[in-house]
Amino acid sequence: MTKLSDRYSPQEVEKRIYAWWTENNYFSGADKSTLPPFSIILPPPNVTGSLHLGHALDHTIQDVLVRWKRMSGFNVLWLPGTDHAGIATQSVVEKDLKKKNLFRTQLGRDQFVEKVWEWKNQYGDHIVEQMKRLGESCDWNRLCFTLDEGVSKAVRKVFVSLYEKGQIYRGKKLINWSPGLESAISDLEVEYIEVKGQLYYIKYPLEDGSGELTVATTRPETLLGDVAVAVHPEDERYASWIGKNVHLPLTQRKIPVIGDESVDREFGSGVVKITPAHDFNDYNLGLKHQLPQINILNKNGTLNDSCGVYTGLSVVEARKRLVSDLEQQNLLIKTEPHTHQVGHCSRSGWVVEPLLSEQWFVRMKELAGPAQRVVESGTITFEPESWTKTYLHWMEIIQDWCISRQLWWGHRIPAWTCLKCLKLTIAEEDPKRCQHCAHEELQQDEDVLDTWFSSALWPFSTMGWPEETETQKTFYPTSVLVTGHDIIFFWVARMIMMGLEFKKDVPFRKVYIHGLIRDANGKKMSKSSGTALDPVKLIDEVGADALRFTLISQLAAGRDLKFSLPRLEGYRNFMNKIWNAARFSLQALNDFKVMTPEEEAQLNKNNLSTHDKWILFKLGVCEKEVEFYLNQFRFSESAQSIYEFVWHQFCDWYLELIKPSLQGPQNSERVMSQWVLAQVLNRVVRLLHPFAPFISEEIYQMLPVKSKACILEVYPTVRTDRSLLAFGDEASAQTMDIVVAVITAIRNIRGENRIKPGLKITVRLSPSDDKSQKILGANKAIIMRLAGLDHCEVGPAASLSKCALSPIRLHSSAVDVIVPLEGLVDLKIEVQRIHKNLEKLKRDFVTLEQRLQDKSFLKQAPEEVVRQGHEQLITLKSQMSTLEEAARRLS
RNA sequence: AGGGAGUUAGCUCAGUUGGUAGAGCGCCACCCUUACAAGGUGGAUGUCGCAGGUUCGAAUCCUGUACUCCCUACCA
Repeated sequence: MTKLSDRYSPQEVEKRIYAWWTENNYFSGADKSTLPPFSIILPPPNVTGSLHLGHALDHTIQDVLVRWKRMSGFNVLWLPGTDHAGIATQSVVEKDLKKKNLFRTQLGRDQFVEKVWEWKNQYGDHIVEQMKRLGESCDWNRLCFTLDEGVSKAVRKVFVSLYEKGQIYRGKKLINWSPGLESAISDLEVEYIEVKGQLYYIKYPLEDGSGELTVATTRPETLLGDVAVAVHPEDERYASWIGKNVHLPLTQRKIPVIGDESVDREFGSGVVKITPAHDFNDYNLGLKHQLPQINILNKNGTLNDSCGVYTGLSVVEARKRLVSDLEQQNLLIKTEPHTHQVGHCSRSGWVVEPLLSEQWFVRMKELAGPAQRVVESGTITFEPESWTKTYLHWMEIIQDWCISRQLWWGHRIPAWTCLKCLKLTIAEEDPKRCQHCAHEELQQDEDVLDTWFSSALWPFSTMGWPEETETQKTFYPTSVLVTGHDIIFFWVARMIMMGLEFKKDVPFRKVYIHGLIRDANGKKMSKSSGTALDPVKLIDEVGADALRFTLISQLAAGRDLKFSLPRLEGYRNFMNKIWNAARFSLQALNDFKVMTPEEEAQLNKNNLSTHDKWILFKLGVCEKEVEFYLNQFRFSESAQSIYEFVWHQFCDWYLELIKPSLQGPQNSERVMSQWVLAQVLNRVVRLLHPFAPFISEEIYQMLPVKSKACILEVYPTVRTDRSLLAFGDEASAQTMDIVVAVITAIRNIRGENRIKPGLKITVRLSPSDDKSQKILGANKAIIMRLAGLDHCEVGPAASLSKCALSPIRLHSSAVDVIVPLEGLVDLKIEVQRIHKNLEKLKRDFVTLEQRLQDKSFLKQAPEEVVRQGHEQLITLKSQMSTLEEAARRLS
């Protein structure tokens, strides 16, 4: 065997192992299989983006699930893909062109889109490569891209179908407009930011000269689009003016005063100007009162040519000019500081302008109904469950979805206008002639679809829909969707709607929502603030397994998590610990003779040592916990359970316990120890595999007994390991608990009394019953070795003077650990130590005694609790009196 | 404004049917004990945000309250 380094170096291992997995096609899901299916679709990341910690978390969760299910006998498909991310990608390419002083308008649509494809082809593999570094076991042969031919077909089919049903329509409505992108954006893409602004009080003189109304507004520049002034109909101050007209300042227009109950009498002056083309409330009010709509803005956010002298100014400049003009004409009464929420474009950062424009919309109400019901009925469940409420609330208040974007990169809307009859032709295939008049000059709609439109179809469009495919038969609906809570509405809800509409079935049965990653200060990690950690860099430093383990172990159900670098280091250390434990074990198994199944069947439990039976018992406990937690998506707890078992049972105790027999002569004890060690190490790497796939596979490959690959192995459970775990038993576990307690007690006395580790000492163990006597007798050698003793007597205590003492009471055994200190140390320290322990016991004793004297407790509490209390009290009393006695002898 | 979440050891956080408070990191002491100093052994550390209530018993259930955070919808 080659000598293994005492430090685990993940870089080399990960690269080699990953290549080996993919060469052997271990990640591929079978379209036809007798095994039960388990499928996940990967939320497609931005194709030209790079992996951030949020992805790393999201993907690790999925990989844990997928590897676990694959090992548990499922036919697993984890379907990967990337998203064209319309706005984001187009912006990146535009920025790049800008460096060369080029603008997309100069290139024209076709050339620009070609440039974006070039960009995609150049950088599109980047994120996929990064995902591989994390160890993701996606079926890469099925990698999809949202602009692939198949997916695009699905997009068109869905669009046409929804259009024909009247679910998609084109209309002129007020929408959120990003002047930065010069495109419409959906409600969800608007980010409200608190802004300190001004509230301007402006005079609107009455037409008949009988007075004036004072209008309060935060946006004086939209005055040019005012079509009315509204007051509350019951507002005594103004009610009589309803129906009259006012002069719109700085213009020649006269506009009516209307009454509407939505006006808040308390706010500002109680008079509000109505600008239907640039405010959502006013828009609705305008429709209600049948007011005209006056658009005053260009697409780039400047004032349009209806604005006279203000034409061409930006909103901000126009505001300044307008305010100063009002001031000059004595129409500005006052300004007040005013803080309010202003919508910003989440992509470009520009202030969003509500703008009247011709767009495509999806009617959501009808689609939302079924999507609501499948969640209410529990066909789809959220984990954690609390997101159900959020989801349902959103479905209640859902608005029509604006799906057209004035971009070039994306799925172009399959709508053609006939240049002759001006009617629309909507078709899956590019039409040759107008559906209505058969004219051949058609012009395709310039807009593309919102990226989320194609994402909404992802669960079935990636499986070959609209063709009927085996993939869909086997893997749709998918088993679980894993994603962050930030895209429940963008994505999860819309997939549910589309799945129900087009597949007549939910796209997934379970939605696992995890938290978002935050930096050390709890802030959202972002590139701009420089707080973003690059997961690939972390992988370079500590390995993918350590990163995965860190993410998983910090993951609490549905809560955001702060990423902690010290913790990452801790799990790096854990990987190293595993590495070294394996190194040691493999060396010890150097001459291990692999048993035939027949030989294994002959094995007798009686030939196993107590600690062998103990570790197998603990292994069983661990396997049980891991399965229990994984079934409930409690990832951190399953990872912690493995961590605890591997480090604190297997490494700390078991490996120490078996050293003598491993280093001893080749006898039956040694053979048995080797066998148990080989079995346990084998289970350890298999248990670890979903969480730490690389190191587990690497070690697995060196095991004396193995099949092809760890990734293909059976995940250990109490069922699959029934015959192995039958060798463990609880009695041995309890025995070992006592032995461990005795060793710890001696170490404690040594440590507290500063007895040099190298110094071998004598200990007397005084058991109070036959059972304890036997246990101590049988494990004397172990105790001596692990506690550093040169003499150990088991028997009744002779003299307690000048001795340290610790009474152990465990599993109905009682042992007094007595360490003669004569000549070794200052006895005062031991007296202090005993008093410290005594005080703690006394506190516990008093609390417990009080409780047990309480009549209502005795009456009401379950018998079991009362019984345990009494037992505990006796134990405490016995320990206390022993310690008191010891203290008396010492002082 | 409405909804949700959080408040536990110096730090980051566990604690799922209410029964004597846990982990990791950090800290202190001792140790290069031939798997591992990215290690070992031992130790210290908490009126579980505050105030009530239910209960024999509350970190855990209920009510109120303070602070923090998130989401949703608004104020012209």
